[in-house]
Formats: sequence, structure tokens, C-alpha cells
Amino acid sequence: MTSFTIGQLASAGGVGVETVRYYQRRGLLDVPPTQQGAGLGHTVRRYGHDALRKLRFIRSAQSAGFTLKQIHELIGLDASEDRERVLQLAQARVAALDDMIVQLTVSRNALQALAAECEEGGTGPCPILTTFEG
Amino acid sequence: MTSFTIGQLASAGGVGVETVRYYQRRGLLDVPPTQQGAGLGHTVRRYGHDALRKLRFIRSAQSAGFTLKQIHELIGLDASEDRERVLQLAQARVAALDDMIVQLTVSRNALQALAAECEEGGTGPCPILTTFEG
DNA sequence: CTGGGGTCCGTACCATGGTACGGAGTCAAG
DNA sequence: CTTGACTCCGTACCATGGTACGGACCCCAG
Repeated sequence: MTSFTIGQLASAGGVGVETVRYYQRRGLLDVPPTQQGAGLGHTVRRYGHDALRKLRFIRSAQSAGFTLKQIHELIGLDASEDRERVLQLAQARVAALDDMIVQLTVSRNALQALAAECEEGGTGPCPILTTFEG
Repeated sequence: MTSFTIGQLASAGGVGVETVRYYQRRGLLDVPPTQQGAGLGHTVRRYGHDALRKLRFIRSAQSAGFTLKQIHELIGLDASEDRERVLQLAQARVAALDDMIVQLTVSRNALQALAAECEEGGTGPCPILTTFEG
């Protein structure tokens, strides 16, 4: 399959059609021209692998904590010469991710302690509020 | 200081006054009675350490990825006998946090690789889109 | 006794990231 | 040649987590 309809693109990217259209509105994905000349009177838009790559990139970058706005910038920066800016964004995000990872790990351990206490203990309340102190 | 005004409570908790009021609307924090009998005609509400503890709990639980809705439930569960439910919530969140930590770590490393490539490399574009493939 | 700063309360507004809806068109199968 | 699935497009709506605004009140300092 060398090209997709929007529905195929969406499911290949693991999102809904409406989400693809939303990304188009946000300028994250291109809206390809309708194919009208090629023999059959298509009015449907068709997407190539580049679109799928971009869509997957968006999802990955999102899971790295970039906002759609930042992803928009990243896409513009891809294939640009502005290594400074890319470096800046990447480093800032690495630092933010490091902080988040530490924070989440702390929380995770606190919660696990709570779970352990809650599991083995006899009756009476679990001290949820105190879980996050200290 | 044995009691706070809303402004003092807010800044002790590291949030804005409006945020405290928002939490009250959501049912996460109690709205104390106005103190009218005690000599002076206060119409201002006063908050104790319990309120501050709860506020701090909310912020911590938020950073553990709980939504305000879930935090609402957690507060209700604190001091309850429903160890089952607490355990369930805690374990689910630990699992979710483990996933997130893994995911963020992957992203972090990908970004650091991008940064490294972008830093040392000569001229030409940084391959941002390909950073998140594989 | 006049400010200025705080509180109280309701209501409105905001950004983010979607999700849903409705009408119109098109295409392929039965 | 109809039916069902899909597309196109604009517009509306949603949840989450706040933030801002405006009028009224109150208290303390100058």
C-alpha cells in the first residue's frame, strides 16, 4: 500500500480520524491536495508514508512530554539548519524529564510503601494522607 | 501561628488563593465556618494545620499523577476502613508510574542522543523526526 | 477618616488536547 | 441502483486544572 486514506492513516498511527484532522488544523500535519486528475474522479485526500512518519513522531514526542505547540516547532526545525535551537529544546526537555523521572520514582516508592502497609496490616484505616509527607 | 487566613494557607502550600478556592469548590478542601463569636466580629475564614496538610497532600498526589477526581476519592478513603480500594488505587498507580518512568526514560535517552548528535555534528540539518523512530 | 491590602463570593474566561455532530458527497458491493 | 462505509468540512462541545474579574466588605496604618 503506497498511500492511505485518512482513516487508514489514523489507524496506522493509532489515533482517531478526528485527531488527524485536529493535527492538520494545528498545522502539525499537511493537508494533501485532493487527487482529481488521475483517471477516476477522486475527491478524497491521500497520504503517504511521510505523513505516517510525522504522525508517529507526533505521538512519540508527545510521550516525551512535548506539547503540540513545541512539536509544531520541532517539525519546523527538522531539516533546518538551526542546530542551536534544536539543542536548546532537546536539552531543556532532557533536564525536565530527569526531574520528572526522579519525582515519579519518589512517588512510586511512596505509593508502594502505602500499598504494602495497606496489604499486610490488620484492620483500621490506611494512612493515605501521611503517605506523601516527607 | 495556629491558624491561617486563606492567603497564608495558599502561600504555605505553594499555590494561589484562587487555587485553594478551586479545590474547595471541587470538594477537596473544607470551607471552615466564619469565626463570628470570638470577641471580634471576624467574617473571615480560618484554616488549621489539617488544611495545610491536606493541601500539601493534594499537590504531592498530583505530582504522583493522580487526577483531582482521584485525589478526592483518596481523601475520602483516608481514615476509612476500605483497605481493598486503597490498595487497588495504589497498585494501579504504581503500575502506571512504572510504565511512565520507562517511557520517559526511553524518550530522555533518545533526546540526549539527538542533543549529542546535534552538538558535535558539523553543519546540515538535525534529524529530529528520526530521533523517535525505533 | 481615608487608603490600601486582604477576604468573600459568584461568574466568566483561559489553554490544552481532543471528541462529536451534521450535512453533503463519493465509491464499491450486492 | 440502492445501501453502507467512508470521506470532507465547519462548527460545537467536552474534561481538566486552573486564572481572572468585579463588587462588597473589613481591618489596620498613617
